[in-house]
Amino acid sequence: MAVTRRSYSRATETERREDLIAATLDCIAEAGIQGATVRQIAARAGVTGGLIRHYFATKDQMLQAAYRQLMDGITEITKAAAEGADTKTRLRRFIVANVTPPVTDSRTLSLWAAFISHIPLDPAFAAIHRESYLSFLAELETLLVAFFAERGRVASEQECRAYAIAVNGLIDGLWLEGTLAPDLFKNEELSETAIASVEAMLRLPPGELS
Amino acid sequence: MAVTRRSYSRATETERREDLIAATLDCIAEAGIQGATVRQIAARAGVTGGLIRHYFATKDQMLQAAYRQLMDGITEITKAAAEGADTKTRLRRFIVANVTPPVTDSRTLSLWAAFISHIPLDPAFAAIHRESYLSFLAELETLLVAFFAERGRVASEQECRAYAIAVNGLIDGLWLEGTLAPDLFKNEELSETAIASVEAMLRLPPGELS
DNA sequence: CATCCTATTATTCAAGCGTATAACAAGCTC
DNA sequence: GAGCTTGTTATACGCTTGAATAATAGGATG
Repeated sequence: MAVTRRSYSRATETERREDLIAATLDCIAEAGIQGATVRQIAARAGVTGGLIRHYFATKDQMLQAAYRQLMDGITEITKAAAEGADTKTRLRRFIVANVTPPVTDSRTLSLWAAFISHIPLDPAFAAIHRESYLSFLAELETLLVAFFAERGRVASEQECRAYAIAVNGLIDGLWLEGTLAPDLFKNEELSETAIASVEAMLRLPPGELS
Repeated sequence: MAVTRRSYSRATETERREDLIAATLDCIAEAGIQGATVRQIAARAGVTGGLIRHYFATKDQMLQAAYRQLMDGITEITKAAAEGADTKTRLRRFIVANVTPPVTDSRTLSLWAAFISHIPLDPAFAAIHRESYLSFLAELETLLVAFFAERGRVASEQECRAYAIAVNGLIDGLWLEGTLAPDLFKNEELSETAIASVEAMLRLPPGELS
């Protein structure tokens, strides 16, 4: 007897890859890295398990692609927030964007942490981290340099780098705090703390960034 | 024929639990949460798989116990670093301890991140996080209050809390940066950045904490 | 030294894992 | 509209997983 098969429609390579990556992120966010099995991911993407190997040589490669896309998305959001306007506003918006939804989001955190925990175990993940970290740091440093320049404040390259590292640390740390325990912070508390702290770190007079 | 069994020696409940928890942490650190299987953990602890269920009702409960122990260990190290001495020294040592080995350690990071990624998925992990976070924050706030008091500087409770949150964020963020990419930072760079940043955040004159 | 309790081993179970491969059908090409 | 390419389904394989259960032996108790 003729076996009936599921009907399906073909997709372009890019579409399918994006669907699979999105499904991967969904699965990790909902059930952790353990719950992100080939079968679950395929089901979520509306395809059968075998298809995954047609697009990714191995499951690990798909995870890496998902990690890359996650970080690219975050970078894009925060970069977009800092566009246009004067340097002061751009710097402020960049900082605020990093401690405000959708960046402070338990889904994002869960994904981020799942990937971070693989960094010490797998050089491929370490490379992705490094790239996105350096890109983030460079963006921040550019903002700081422009800000100082506009004010006519002299700051050596080392100073700017040190500031960027410190401010980046603060942003990451507050992002963590706010995302892990959102109920502990009032509405604007995290943003205000972030702005006030950066003002102080840069030795600016209070209120200079608002 | 008589089946020969492996010889073994009984251990006290506390010993065995500690061994199992230590083995759990080892496995997670070396192979990720995915590699921390009941069998691997048992092998690492030198027992057979079945024994785990004698001490922990479920694998998840063992993971939670391991998470608790990890955080307790970190808290203990940083608290110990801040003992004795005057308030300024204690504050400085506390900060430095958090961005210096053994706290900045890829093993610790891998473990921490693996557990963090479970927080949004499992309330039990969220509770453990909350407890250790609040304990850390309280310790830091105590140090700050004592420091301000000694200087005769007035600071409201809200101010102190805000400072503690910000400084905690900075510490966590720098810890992350330094641990994820240790090769990017010179020997004392992270400690110095941390101290200088906290000085600035608290609006102290440069060098006040060194 | 016999007894008893229980920590520990050994074995089994059903389920799920990542991967490999063969059969099928969608939809472009000519 | 016939033919061909290949994206997709379907199925199978060997292995591992967390958990449950039964059998054994360590070692304290009397």
